[in-house]
Amino acid sequence: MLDWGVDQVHHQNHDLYQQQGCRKGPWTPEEDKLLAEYVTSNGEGRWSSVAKCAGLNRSGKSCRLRWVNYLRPGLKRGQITPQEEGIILELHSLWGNKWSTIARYLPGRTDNEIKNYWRTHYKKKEKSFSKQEKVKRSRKQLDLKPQPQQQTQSSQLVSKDHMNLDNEQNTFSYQTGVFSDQFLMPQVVAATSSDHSMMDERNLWDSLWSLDDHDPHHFGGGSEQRTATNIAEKFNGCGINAPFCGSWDYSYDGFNTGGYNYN
DNA sequence: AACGATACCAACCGCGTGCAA
DNA sequence: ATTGCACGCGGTTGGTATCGT
Repeated sequence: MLDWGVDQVHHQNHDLYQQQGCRKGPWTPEEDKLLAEYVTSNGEGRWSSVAKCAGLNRSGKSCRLRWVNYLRPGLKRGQITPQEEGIILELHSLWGNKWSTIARYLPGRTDNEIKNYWRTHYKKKEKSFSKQEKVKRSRKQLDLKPQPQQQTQSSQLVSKDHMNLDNEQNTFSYQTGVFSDQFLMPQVVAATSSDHSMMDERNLWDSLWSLDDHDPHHFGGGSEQRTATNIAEKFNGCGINAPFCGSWDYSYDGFNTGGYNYN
């Protein structure tokens, strides 16, 4: 049997060892440059040696974090869009604080970013989210010009081409989907971004349901069972497309998160 | 203008897990 | 089977910017 006390002491000492003599605090542009150059040419992984080999007086942890959250190519900067917010809200309602899992559905966003966003905007308001707050934030963040809710051509194509799934082996028949395939199966985005026809739609749903250890047929914790259909319908109802086909659709009409009730 | 409150975000910390030796 | 190590995740902290009075 494991001696947990000893094990924890080991881990703590190891971390202390890793951090001894290492620089902490904000990264300088020079450090960023060193790290980015090294990782770009040598690849990710073996972070402790990355720190050493790149000539950085940082812990491996710190290097990894800096790369993942800031330097990694493809990261989006800037405000969370209403579409992204809708996705965050819905996925958080499903999975709770599984930030890394949620982040997989928001390409270019990091778990840290999503976590910060959630804590800033919703943690305190989980039980009392006022409409006033919504309006205030939406104006501030979006400088909105009211637009009719509509789908872009590309997202309409996604809607039509995907999710007309009538899988007799499963219990749902999905007709109103608005998700792109990448939304449902983020791990294949990179591999298939140029060829959606390669996707096996059944696998998409299988993939969605197999995320972590969530039971697709019983999410528990509430009277409403989460099913593929009602999740999708919620997204559809709030006009959220999952525009993960390489560009975002900014023609969303503001801060509507689908009529969710935060009261 | 000054000051406190709040929002935002980068970074750190502790811990769990996976894997190779 | 055990141990040591590396990595990744979620929680937390602290600095800075912005807002409100």
